[in-house]
Amino acid sequence: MKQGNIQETSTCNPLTEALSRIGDKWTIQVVMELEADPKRFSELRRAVGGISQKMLTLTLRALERDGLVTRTVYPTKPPSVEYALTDLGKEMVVPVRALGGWVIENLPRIASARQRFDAEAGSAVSDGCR
Amino acid sequence: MKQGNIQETSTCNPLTEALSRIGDKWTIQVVMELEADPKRFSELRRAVGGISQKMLTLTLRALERDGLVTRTVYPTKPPSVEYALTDLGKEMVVPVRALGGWVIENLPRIASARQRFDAEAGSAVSDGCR
DNA sequence: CGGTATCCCTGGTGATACTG
DNA sequence: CAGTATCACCAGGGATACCG
Repeated sequence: MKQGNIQETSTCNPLTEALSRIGDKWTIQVVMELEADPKRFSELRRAVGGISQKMLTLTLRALERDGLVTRTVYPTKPPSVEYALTDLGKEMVVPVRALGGWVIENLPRIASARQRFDAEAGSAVSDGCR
Repeated sequence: MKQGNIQETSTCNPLTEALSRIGDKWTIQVVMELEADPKRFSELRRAVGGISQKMLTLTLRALERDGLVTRTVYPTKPPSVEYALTDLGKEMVVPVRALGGWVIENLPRIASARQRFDAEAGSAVSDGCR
């Protein structure tokens, strides 16, 4: 219950921490966009539909801090900033894609499992997808 | 050059959805415990330190709904319920482990990137570890 | 253009109590 | 033992306004 005692999950469980980051609302989408090719802030914002300026900034800062993304400022008259994946970032994309590929591939199986579950439970969760 | 772009944000982005699930606070830990071997509710609760009864239930229900975990009730005198990974669940563990392995392996690189970043920014984030 | 600062509200999570 | 139900909290994230 108290957080001081984090022996059970071997310290702070970096795996869970990393997956939380990767699994947050925007990180993956941003990374995927940057993998296609480097982009400026506004480009990124347009590419990732629905992200707020604040969240894009926060997401990019976190990625930069972890050494996954570089931030390059070009002191042009209207300042422009380019974001790009680092080598570390590109490497990380590999296992992420592997997992993503598995999910895509098995989406039908998951979907039918859900139908079965929802049918016999009568719940109308209906898969959020606004 | 786009290499087989998996998510294009077109539909509901199942990849992001799946990663959100996987990246949530408890799912991974529960799945890892179940991978070791099937467990009962209480065993699971003890194994995963710090999880509340409510969250364990919710996590297990979500996994069950997606066909990743089975729930078997034994009508013994004190009722006992056993949870186990399905084949689908076991398959999913493979790419998850791959990603997890990458993270563990590259933890030092990430850590040093953070030190560099925090040093030159003077920020005292100090890595949350609630 | 590329941010930072602020307000505010929702929903995810924990704590507690109750049931079969 | 294995849940369900209810409440209370506060961090995540959107909207908005301002800055270099």
